[in-house]
Amino acid sequence: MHSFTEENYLKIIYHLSQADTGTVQTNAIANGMNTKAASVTDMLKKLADKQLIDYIKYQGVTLTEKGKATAIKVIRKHRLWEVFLVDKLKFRWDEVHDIAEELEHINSPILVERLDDFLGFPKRDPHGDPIPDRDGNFEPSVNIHLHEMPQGKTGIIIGVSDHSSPFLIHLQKLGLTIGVEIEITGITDYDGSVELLMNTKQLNVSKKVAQHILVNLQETI
Amino acid sequence: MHSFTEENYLKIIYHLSQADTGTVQTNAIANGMNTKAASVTDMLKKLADKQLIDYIKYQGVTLTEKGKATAIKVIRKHRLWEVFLVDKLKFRWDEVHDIAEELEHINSPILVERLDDFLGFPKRDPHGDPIPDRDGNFEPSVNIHLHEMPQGKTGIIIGVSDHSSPFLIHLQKLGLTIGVEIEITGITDYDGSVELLMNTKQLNVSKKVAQHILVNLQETI
DNA sequence: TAAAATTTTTAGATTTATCTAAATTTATAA
DNA sequence: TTATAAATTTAGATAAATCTAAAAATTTTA
Repeated sequence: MHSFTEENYLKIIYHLSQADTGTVQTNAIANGMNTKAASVTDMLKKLADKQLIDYIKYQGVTLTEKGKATAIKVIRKHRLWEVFLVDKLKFRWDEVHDIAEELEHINSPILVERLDDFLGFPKRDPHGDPIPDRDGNFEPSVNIHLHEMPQGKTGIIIGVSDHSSPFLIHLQKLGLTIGVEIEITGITDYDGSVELLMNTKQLNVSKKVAQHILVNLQETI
Repeated sequence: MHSFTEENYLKIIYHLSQADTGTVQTNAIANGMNTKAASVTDMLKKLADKQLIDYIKYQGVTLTEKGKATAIKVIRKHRLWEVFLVDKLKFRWDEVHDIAEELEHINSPILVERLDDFLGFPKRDPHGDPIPDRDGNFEPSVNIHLHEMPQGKTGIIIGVSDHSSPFLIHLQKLGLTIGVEIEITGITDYDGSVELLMNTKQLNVSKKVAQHILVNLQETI
Protein backbone atom coordinates (compact mmCIF):
# COMPACT_ATOMS: atom_id res chain seq x y z
CA MET A 1 0.00 0.00 0.00
CA HIS A 2 0.94 3.61 -0.48
CA SER A 3 1.28 6.18 2.27
CA PHE A 4 -1.10 9.13 2.49
CA THR A 5 1.73 11.36 1.34
CA GLU A 6 2.50 9.25 -1.70
CA GLU A 7 -1.19 9.24 -2.63
CA ASN A 8 -1.33 13.01 -2.30
CA TYR A 9 1.70 13.45 -4.55
CA LEU A 10 0.16 11.17 -7.19
CA LYS A 11 -3.11 13.09 -7.02
CA ILE A 12 -1.41 16.46 -7.47
CA ILE A 13 0.70 15.14 -10.34
CA TYR A 14 -2.44 13.76 -11.95
CA HIS A 15 -4.29 17.08 -11.68
CA LEU A 16 -1.32 19.07 -12.93
CA SER A 17 -0.86 16.78 -15.91
CA GLN A 18 -4.53 17.27 -16.80
CA ALA A 19 -4.24 21.06 -16.81
CA ASP A 20 -1.06 21.14 -18.79
CA THR A 21 -0.48 18.33 -21.26
CA GLY A 22 3.30 17.94 -20.96
CA THR A 23 5.41 16.78 -18.04
CA VAL A 24 4.86 18.13 -14.56
CA GLN A 25 7.52 20.35 -12.98
CA THR A 26 8.99 20.05 -9.51
CA ASN A 27 8.04 23.58 -8.50
CA ALA A 28 4.43 23.09 -9.56
CA ILE A 29 4.22 20.03 -7.32
CA ALA A 30 5.90 21.86 -4.44
CA ASN A 31 3.29 24.56 -4.82
CA GLY A 32 0.41 22.10 -4.87
CA MET A 33 1.73 20.16 -1.89
CA ASN A 34 2.61 23.23 0.18
CA THR A 35 6.14 22.02 0.53
CA LYS A 36 9.62 22.83 -0.78
CA ALA A 37 11.16 21.81 -4.09
CA ALA A 38 13.87 19.82 -2.29
CA SER A 39 11.25 17.70 -0.55
CA VAL A 40 9.53 17.08 -3.87
CA THR A 41 12.75 15.86 -5.45
CA ASP A 42 13.19 13.38 -2.60
CA MET A 43 9.67 12.07 -3.05
CA LEU A 44 9.96 11.88 -6.84
CA LYS A 45 12.90 9.52 -6.48
CA LYS A 46 10.85 7.34 -4.21
CA LEU A 47 7.82 7.32 -6.51
CA ALA A 48 10.08 6.53 -9.48
CA ASP A 49 11.62 3.60 -7.56
CA LYS A 50 8.10 2.27 -7.02
CA GLN A 51 7.38 2.70 -10.74
CA LEU A 52 4.51 5.09 -10.10
CA ILE A 53 6.08 7.89 -12.18
CA ASP A 54 8.58 8.29 -15.00
CA TYR A 55 11.15 10.74 -13.79
CA ILE A 56 14.12 12.26 -15.59
CA LYS A 57 16.27 14.63 -13.54
CA TYR A 58 15.57 18.29 -14.31
CA GLN A 59 12.96 17.25 -16.92
CA GLY A 60 9.83 16.82 -14.83
CA VAL A 61 7.61 13.77 -14.41
CA THR A 62 4.68 11.87 -15.91
CA LEU A 63 2.56 9.21 -14.23
CA THR A 64 3.02 5.60 -15.27
CA GLU A 65 -0.15 3.56 -15.89
CA LYS A 66 0.19 2.20 -12.38
CA GLY A 67 0.59 5.70 -10.93
CA LYS A 68 -2.35 7.02 -12.91
CA ALA A 69 -4.60 4.15 -11.79
CA THR A 70 -3.63 4.84 -8.18
CA ALA A 71 -4.37 8.57 -8.53
CA ILE A 72 -7.74 7.87 -10.14
CA LYS A 73 -8.70 5.51 -7.30
CA VAL A 74 -7.98 8.25 -4.78
CA ILE A 75 -9.98 10.77 -6.82
CA ARG A 76 -12.86 8.28 -7.06
CA LYS A 77 -12.91 7.95 -3.28
CA HIS A 78 -12.66 11.70 -2.74
CA ARG A 79 -15.63 12.41 -4.98
CA LEU A 80 -17.79 9.60 -3.63
CA TRP A 81 -17.22 10.81 -0.07
CA GLU A 82 -18.15 14.34 -1.16
CA VAL A 83 -21.45 13.02 -2.50
CA PHE A 84 -22.00 11.22 0.80
CA LEU A 85 -21.30 14.34 2.83
CA VAL A 86 -23.61 16.54 0.76
CA ASP A 87 -26.43 14.10 -0.06
CA LYS A 88 -26.59 12.16 3.18
CA LEU A 89 -25.05 14.32 5.90
CA LYS A 90 -26.40 17.62 4.54
CA PHE A 91 -23.10 19.46 4.34
CA ARG A 92 -22.88 22.40 1.99
CA TRP A 93 -20.88 22.10 -1.22
CA ASP A 94 -18.12 24.34 0.11
CA GLU A 95 -17.68 22.54 3.43
CA VAL A 96 -16.75 19.08 2.23
CA HIS A 97 -13.35 19.34 0.59
CA ASP A 98 -11.14 19.11 3.65
CA ILE A 99 -13.07 16.21 5.15
CA ALA A 100 -12.97 14.34 1.83
CA GLU A 101 -9.19 14.95 1.74
CA GLU A 102 -8.98 12.74 4.83
CA LEU A 103 -11.61 10.18 3.86
CA GLU A 104 -10.05 9.59 0.43
CA HIS A 105 -7.15 7.74 2.07
CA ILE A 106 -9.26 5.10 3.83
CA ASN A 107 -7.99 1.88 2.39
CA SER A 108 -10.78 -0.64 1.77
CA PRO A 109 -11.77 -1.52 -1.79
CA ILE A 110 -15.00 -3.12 -0.62
CA LEU A 111 -15.95 -0.01 1.33
CA VAL A 112 -15.66 2.08 -1.84
CA GLU A 113 -17.90 -0.27 -3.79
CA ARG A 114 -20.51 -0.42 -1.02
CA LEU A 115 -20.47 3.35 -0.69
CA ASP A 116 -20.89 3.78 -4.45
CA ASP A 117 -23.89 1.41 -4.34
CA PHE A 118 -25.37 3.18 -1.27
CA LEU A 119 -25.15 6.54 -3.07
CA GLY A 120 -26.80 5.14 -6.21
CA PHE A 121 -23.68 5.06 -8.40
CA PRO A 122 -23.47 8.84 -8.87
CA LYS A 123 -21.75 10.04 -12.04
CA ARG A 124 -20.82 13.52 -10.72
CA ASP A 125 -19.69 14.95 -7.40
CA PRO A 126 -21.38 18.04 -5.91
CA HIS A 127 -19.04 20.32 -7.94
CA GLY A 128 -20.05 18.61 -11.17
CA ASP A 129 -16.75 16.77 -11.50
CA PRO A 130 -17.01 13.25 -12.89
CA ILE A 131 -16.65 10.24 -10.58
CA PRO A 132 -14.48 7.49 -12.07
CA ASP A 133 -16.16 4.08 -12.04
CA ARG A 134 -14.51 1.05 -10.43
CA ASP A 135 -12.42 0.53 -13.57
CA GLY A 136 -11.25 4.13 -13.52
CA ASN A 137 -13.31 5.27 -16.52
CA PHE A 138 -15.13 8.61 -16.56
CA GLU A 139 -16.29 11.37 -18.88
CA PRO A 140 -13.88 14.30 -18.91
CA SER A 141 -15.18 17.55 -17.46
CA VAL A 142 -14.81 21.00 -18.98
CA ASN A 143 -14.85 24.23 -16.97
CA ILE A 144 -15.78 27.39 -18.88
CA HIS A 145 -17.42 30.77 -18.33
CA LEU A 146 -21.18 30.91 -18.58
CA HIS A 147 -21.17 33.07 -21.73
CA GLU A 148 -19.09 30.46 -23.57
CA MET A 149 -21.58 27.65 -22.94
CA PRO A 150 -23.17 26.08 -25.98
CA GLN A 151 -26.97 26.23 -26.11
CA GLY A 152 -28.86 23.16 -24.97
CA LYS A 153 -26.04 21.88 -22.76
CA THR A 154 -26.38 21.83 -18.98
CA GLY A 155 -23.74 22.87 -16.51
CA ILE A 156 -23.16 23.30 -12.79
CA ILE A 157 -21.99 26.59 -11.30
CA ILE A 158 -18.62 25.96 -9.72
CA GLY A 159 -17.37 29.45 -8.92
CA VAL A 160 -16.95 33.06 -9.93
CA SER A 161 -14.11 35.09 -11.41
CA ASP A 162 -15.27 38.34 -9.76
CA HIS A 163 -15.30 38.22 -5.97
CA SER A 164 -16.69 41.73 -5.33
CA SER A 165 -19.58 42.05 -2.91
CA PRO A 166 -22.03 43.74 -5.34
CA PHE A 167 -21.56 40.90 -7.80
CA LEU A 168 -21.95 38.18 -5.18
CA ILE A 169 -25.04 39.84 -3.71
CA HIS A 170 -26.55 40.09 -7.20
CA LEU A 171 -25.94 36.38 -7.80
CA GLN A 172 -27.44 35.50 -4.42
CA LYS A 173 -30.62 37.39 -5.36
CA LEU A 174 -30.86 35.58 -8.69
CA GLY A 175 -30.30 32.22 -6.96
CA LEU A 176 -27.21 31.57 -9.05
CA THR A 177 -25.14 29.96 -6.32
CA ILE A 178 -22.51 27.25 -6.34
CA GLY A 179 -23.81 23.80 -7.19
CA VAL A 180 -26.88 25.02 -9.08
CA GLU A 181 -27.55 23.29 -12.38
CA ILE A 182 -28.40 25.50 -15.34
CA GLU A 183 -29.12 25.20 -19.06
CA ILE A 184 -28.57 27.88 -21.70
CA THR A 185 -31.74 28.41 -23.72
CA GLY A 186 -30.67 31.37 -25.83
CA ILE A 187 -28.40 34.37 -26.33
CA THR A 188 -29.84 37.81 -27.10
CA ASP A 189 -28.06 39.26 -30.14
CA TYR A 190 -28.86 42.85 -29.14
CA ASP A 191 -26.92 43.00 -25.84
CA GLY A 192 -25.29 39.58 -25.55
CA SER A 193 -27.37 38.74 -22.49
CA VAL A 194 -27.91 35.07 -21.73
CA GLU A 195 -31.25 33.29 -21.34
CA LEU A 196 -31.04 30.33 -19.04
CA LEU A 197 -33.14 27.76 -17.27
CA MET A 198 -32.44 27.18 -13.57
CA ASN A 199 -34.44 24.21 -12.30
CA THR A 200 -37.66 25.14 -14.14
CA LYS A 201 -37.24 28.89 -13.78
CA GLN A 202 -36.37 31.07 -16.79
CA LEU A 203 -33.75 33.77 -16.13
CA ASN A 204 -31.95 36.45 -18.12
CA VAL A 205 -28.45 37.53 -17.07
CA SER A 206 -26.33 40.29 -18.64
CA LYS A 207 -23.23 39.45 -20.65
CA LYS A 208 -21.11 41.04 -17.90
CA VAL A 209 -22.54 38.71 -15.28
CA ALA A 210 -22.25 35.66 -17.57
CA GLN A 211 -18.57 36.44 -18.11
CA HIS A 212 -17.84 36.09 -14.42
CA ILE A 213 -19.65 32.84 -13.66
CA LEU A 214 -17.62 29.64 -13.95
CA VAL A 215 -19.53 26.59 -15.07
CA ASN A 216 -18.67 22.90 -15.21
CA LEU A 217 -20.06 21.65 -18.48
CA GLN A 218 -21.92 18.36 -18.10
CA GLU A 219 -21.05 15.98 -20.89
CA THR A 220 -23.77 13.69 -22.11
CA ILE A 221 -23.33 10.73 -19.82
CA MET B 1 -4.24 17.44 17.14
CA HIS B 2 -2.97 14.02 18.03
CA SER B 3 -1.38 11.60 15.60
CA PHE B 4 -3.11 8.35 14.68
CA THR B 5 -0.50 6.53 16.75
CA GLU B 6 -1.07 8.66 19.82
CA GLU B 7 -4.82 8.11 19.50
CA ASN B 8 -4.28 4.36 19.25
CA TYR B 9 -2.13 4.33 22.36
CA LEU B 10 -4.75 6.28 24.30
CA LYS B 11 -7.47 3.91 23.14
CA ILE B 12 -5.51 0.82 24.19
CA ILE B 13 -4.67 2.36 27.55
CA TYR B 14 -8.33 3.22 28.02
CA HIS B 15 -9.48 -0.33 27.24
CA LEU B 16 -6.81 -1.89 29.45
CA SER B 17 -7.69 0.36 32.35
CA GLN B 18 -11.35 -0.67 32.04
CA ALA B 19 -10.52 -4.38 32.23
CA ASP B 20 -8.15 -4.06 35.11
CA THR B 21 -8.83 -1.28 37.59
CA GLY B 22 -5.25 -0.34 38.50
CA THR B 23 -2.51 1.23 36.41
CA VAL B 24 -1.70 -0.10 32.97
CA GLN B 25 1.63 -1.86 32.39
CA THR B 26 4.08 -1.25 29.58
CA ASN B 27 4.02 -4.85 28.39
CA ALA B 28 0.24 -4.94 28.21
CA ILE B 29 0.31 -1.90 25.95
CA ALA B 30 3.09 -3.38 23.82
CA ASN B 31 0.93 -6.44 23.38
CA GLY B 32 -2.15 -4.44 22.43
CA MET B 33 -0.24 -2.24 20.02
CA ASN B 34 1.72 -5.10 18.44
CA THR B 35 4.94 -3.34 19.21
CA LYS B 36 7.88 -3.69 21.61
CA ALA B 37 8.10 -2.52 25.20
CA ALA B 38 10.92 -0.11 24.33
CA SER B 39 8.72 1.64 21.77
CA VAL B 40 5.95 1.92 24.33
CA THR B 41 8.27 3.57 26.84
CA ASP B 42 9.24 6.16 24.23
CA MET B 43 5.60 6.91 23.50
CA LEU B 44 4.61 7.04 27.16
CA LYS B 45 7.13 9.82 27.72
CA LYS B 46 5.62 11.73 24.85
CA LEU B 47 2.04 11.25 26.07
CA ALA B 48 3.09 12.27 29.57
CA ASP B 49 4.72 15.45 28.18
CA LYS B 50 1.40 16.25 26.52
CA GLN B 51 -0.40 15.61 29.82
CA LEU B 52 -2.52 12.85 28.33
CA ILE B 53 -1.31 10.27 30.87
CA ASP B 54 0.18 10.17 34.35
CA TYR B 55 3.34 8.15 34.09
CA ILE B 56 5.74 7.03 36.78
CA LYS B 57 8.77 5.08 35.59
CA TYR B 58 8.43 1.33 36.19
CA GLN B 59 5.00 1.88 37.79
CA GLY B 60 2.68 1.93 34.78
CA VAL B 61 0.27 4.63 33.62
CA THR B 62 -3.22 6.02 34.04
CA LEU B 63 -5.07 8.38 31.70
CA THR B 64 -5.52 11.99 32.75
CA GLU B 65 -8.97 13.53 32.27
CA LYS B 66 -7.72 15.01 29.02
CA GLY B 67 -6.36 11.65 27.86
CA LYS B 68 -9.56 9.88 28.81
CA ALA B 69 -11.72 12.40 26.97
CA THR B 70 -9.55 11.95 23.87
CA ALA B 71 -9.81 8.16 24.04
CA ILE B 72 -13.58 8.32 24.45
CA LYS B 73 -13.90 10.58 21.42
CA VAL B 74 -12.01 8.04 19.32
CA ILE B 75 -14.18 5.22 20.66
CA ARG B 76 -17.32 7.26 19.89
CA LYS B 77 -16.18 7.67 16.29
CA HIS B 78 -15.22 4.02 15.97
CA ARG B 79 -18.62 2.83 17.14
CA LEU B 80 -20.62 5.33 15.08
CA TRP B 81 -18.74 4.30 11.94
CA GLU B 82 -19.45 0.66 12.75
CA VAL B 83 -23.17 1.45 12.92
CA PHE B 84 -22.88 3.24 9.57
CA LEU B 85 -21.10 0.29 7.95
CA VAL B 86 -23.62 -2.27 9.21
CA ASP B 87 -26.87 -0.29 9.02
CA LYS B 88 -26.25 1.69 5.85
CA LEU B 89 -23.62 -0.17 3.84
CA LYS B 90 -24.84 -3.68 4.77
CA PHE B 91 -21.57 -5.00 6.08
CA ARG B 92 -21.71 -7.92 8.44
CA TRP B 93 -20.94 -7.41 12.11
CA ASP B 94 -17.61 -9.22 11.82
CA GLU B 95 -16.34 -7.29 8.78
CA VAL B 96 -16.37 -3.77 10.14
CA HIS B 97 -13.70 -3.57 12.78
CA ASP B 98 -10.66 -2.95 10.59
CA ILE B 99 -12.39 -0.33 8.48
CA ALA B 100 -13.64 1.46 11.61
CA GLU B 101 -10.06 1.41 12.93
CA GLU B 102 -9.18 3.69 10.03
CA LEU B 103 -12.33 5.82 10.02
CA GLU B 104 -12.06 6.55 13.76
CA HIS B 105 -9.09 8.85 13.09
CA ILE B 106 -10.88 11.17 10.70
CA ASN B 107 -10.63 14.53 12.39
CA SER B 108 -13.79 16.58 12.02
CA PRO B 109 -16.02 17.23 15.04
CA ILE B 110 -18.89 18.38 12.84
CA LEU B 111 -18.68 15.21 10.77
CA VAL B 112 -19.13 13.12 13.90
CA GLU B 113 -22.20 15.08 14.98
CA ARG B 114 -23.76 14.91 11.50
CA LEU B 115 -23.06 11.19 11.28
CA ASP B 116 -24.62 10.62 14.71
CA ASP B 117 -27.73 12.52 13.58
CA PHE B 118 -27.86 10.64 10.25
CA LEU B 119 -27.75 7.31 12.10
CA GLY B 120 -30.52 8.38 14.48
CA PHE B 121 -28.32 8.86 17.57
CA PRO B 122 -27.73 5.14 18.17
CA LYS B 123 -26.97 4.13 21.76
CA ARG B 124 -25.17 0.86 20.90
CA ASP B 125 -22.85 -0.32 18.15
CA PRO B 126 -23.49 -3.59 16.29
CA HIS B 127 -21.63 -5.55 19.01
CA GLY B 128 -23.86 -4.08 21.70
CA ASP B 129 -21.15 -1.79 23.04
CA PRO B 130 -22.37 1.61 24.17
CA ILE B 131 -21.70 4.70 22.03
CA PRO B 132 -20.56 7.69 24.08
CA ASP B 133 -22.62 10.82 23.45
CA ARG B 134 -21.01 14.10 22.39
CA ASP B 135 -20.14 14.84 26.01
CA GLY B 136 -18.50 11.44 26.43
CA ASN B 137 -21.24 9.95 28.63
CA PHE B 138 -22.46 6.39 28.17
CA GLU B 139 -23.91 3.43 30.06
CA PRO B 140 -21.25 0.88 30.91
CA SER B 141 -21.57 -2.48 29.20
CA VAL B 142 -21.31 -5.86 30.86
CA ASN B 143 -20.30 -9.03 29.04
CA ILE B 144 -21.43 -12.29 30.62
CA HIS B 145 -22.41 -15.83 29.67
CA LEU B 146 -26.00 -16.42 28.66
CA HIS B 147 -26.78 -18.59 31.70
CA GLU B 148 -25.75 -15.77 34.02
CA MET B 149 -28.22 -13.28 32.51
CA PRO B 150 -30.90 -11.96 34.83
CA GLN B 151 -34.49 -12.56 33.68
CA GLY B 152 -36.23 -9.75 31.88
CA LYS B 153 -33.00 -8.14 30.68
CA THR B 154 -32.06 -8.08 27.02
CA GLY B 155 -28.63 -8.76 25.58
CA ILE B 156 -26.80 -9.09 22.30
CA ILE B 157 -24.83 -12.19 21.39
CA ILE B 158 -21.24 -11.14 21.01
CA GLY B 159 -19.37 -14.44 20.76
CA VAL B 160 -18.89 -17.97 22.00
CA SER B 161 -16.48 -19.64 24.40
CA ASP B 162 -16.65 -23.02 22.58
CA HIS B 163 -15.41 -22.87 19.00
CA SER B 164 -16.08 -26.50 18.05
CA SER B 165 -17.95 -27.16 14.82
CA PRO B 166 -20.83 -29.15 16.34
CA PHE B 167 -21.56 -26.29 18.72
CA LEU B 168 -21.37 -23.61 16.02
CA ILE B 169 -23.57 -25.64 13.67
CA HIS B 170 -26.11 -26.09 16.45
CA LEU B 171 -26.18 -22.34 17.09
CA GLN B 172 -26.54 -21.62 13.40
CA LYS B 173 -29.62 -23.90 13.28
CA LEU B 174 -31.17 -22.16 16.27
CA GLY B 175 -30.48 -18.75 14.70
CA LEU B 176 -28.36 -17.73 17.69
CA THR B 177 -25.71 -15.86 15.75
CA ILE B 178 -23.59 -12.87 16.56
CA GLY B 179 -25.48 -9.61 16.80
CA VAL B 180 -28.83 -11.22 17.63
CA GLU B 181 -30.78 -9.60 20.46
CA ILE B 182 -32.30 -11.92 23.03
CA GLU B 183 -34.26 -11.72 26.26
CA ILE B 184 -34.34 -14.35 29.02
CA THR B 185 -37.89 -15.25 29.91
CA GLY B 186 -37.23 -18.08 32.31
CA ILE B 187 -34.96 -20.79 33.66
CA THR B 188 -36.15 -24.37 34.04
CA ASP B 189 -35.34 -25.62 37.53
CA TYR B 190 -35.31 -29.27 36.47
CA ASP B 191 -32.38 -29.18 34.01
CA GLY B 192 -31.15 -25.59 34.15
CA SER B 193 -32.18 -24.97 30.54
CA VAL B 194 -32.85 -21.38 29.52
CA GLU B 195 -36.06 -20.04 27.98
CA LEU B 196 -35.44 -17.05 25.78
CA LEU B 197 -37.10 -14.74 23.33
CA MET B 198 -35.27 -14.06 20.05
CA ASN B 199 -37.07 -11.34 18.11
CA THR B 200 -40.59 -12.67 18.80
CA LYS B 201 -39.64 -16.35 18.74
CA GLN B 202 -39.58 -18.44 21.91
CA LEU B 203 -36.59 -20.77 22.25
CA ASN B 204 -35.25 -23.22 24.82
CA VAL B 205 -31.51 -23.88 25.04
CA SER B 206 -29.74 -26.34 27.31
CA LYS B 207 -27.60 -25.17 30.20
CA LYS B 208 -24.51 -26.48 28.36
CA VAL B 209 -25.27 -24.33 25.35
CA ALA B 210 -26.08 -21.28 27.50
CA GLN B 211 -22.75 -21.60 29.27
CA HIS B 212 -20.89 -21.13 26.00
CA ILE B 213 -22.69 -18.12 24.59
CA LEU B 214 -21.26 -14.71 25.44
CA VAL B 215 -23.79 -11.92 25.76
CA ASN B 216 -23.47 -8.16 26.06
CA LEU B 217 -26.00 -7.13 28.66
CA GLN B 218 -28.03 -4.09 27.62
CA GLU B 219 -28.40 -1.66 30.47
CA THR B 220 -31.64 0.23 30.70
CA ILE B 221 -30.85 3.30 28.69
C1' DT C 1 25.79 33.04 -27.25
C1' DA C 2 27.42 34.26 -22.86
C1' DA C 3 25.69 36.26 -18.51
C1' DA C 4 21.87 36.38 -15.44
C1' DA C 5 17.89 34.39 -13.58
C1' DT C 6 15.31 30.49 -12.54
C1' DT C 7 14.63 25.79 -11.53
C1' DT C 8 16.11 21.62 -9.72
C1' DT C 9 19.03 18.66 -7.20
C1' DT C 10 22.36 17.36 -3.54
C1' DA C 11 24.22 17.41 1.09
C1' DG C 12 23.47 17.33 5.61
C1' DA C 13 19.91 17.94 9.53
C1' DT C 14 15.53 17.22 12.01
C1' DT C 15 11.28 14.84 13.68
C1' DT C 16 8.34 10.81 14.49
C1' DA C 17 7.80 6.20 15.45
C1' DT C 18 9.98 2.33 15.47
C1' DC C 19 13.71 -1.28 16.48
C1' DT C 20 17.65 -4.34 19.00
C1' DA C 21 20.68 -5.00 22.62
C1' DA C 22 22.24 -3.79 27.00
C1' DA C 23 21.40 -1.88 31.53
C1' DT C 24 18.40 -1.09 35.31
C1' DT C 25 14.58 -1.77 38.37
C1' DT C 26 11.06 -4.53 40.43
C1' DA C 27 9.00 -8.95 41.58
C1' DT C 28 9.42 -13.90 42.85
C1' DA C 29 11.04 -17.75 45.00
C1' DA C 30 14.35 -20.80 47.11
C1' DT D 1 16.92 -12.28 52.17
C1' DT D 2 19.64 -12.91 48.54
C1' DA D 3 19.64 -14.95 43.86
C1' DT D 4 16.96 -15.39 39.82
C1' DA D 5 13.49 -14.08 36.76
C1' DA D 6 10.61 -10.75 34.69
C1' DA D 7 9.51 -6.21 33.38
C1' DT D 8 11.00 -1.79 32.07
C1' DT D 9 14.03 1.72 30.54
C1' DT D 10 18.14 3.62 28.16
C1' DA D 11 21.32 3.96 24.37
C1' DG D 12 22.08 4.01 19.86
C1' DA D 13 20.11 2.95 14.99
C1' DT D 14 16.83 3.03 11.19
C1' DA D 15 13.18 4.65 7.86
C1' DA D 16 9.89 8.24 6.27
C1' DA D 17 9.07 12.86 5.19
C1' DT D 18 10.48 17.05 5.73
C1' DC D 19 13.74 21.22 5.99
C1' DT D 20 17.78 24.89 4.82
C1' DA D 21 21.68 26.12 2.33
C1' DA D 22 24.63 25.35 -1.35
C1' DA D 23 25.66 23.36 -5.86
C1' DA D 24 24.36 22.13 -10.48
C1' DA D 25 21.55 22.29 -14.58
C1' DT D 26 18.42 24.64 -17.52
C1' DT D 27 16.15 28.60 -19.38
C1' DT D 28 15.84 33.39 -20.40
C1' DT D 29 17.53 37.60 -22.06
C1' DA D 30 20.44 41.04 -23.48
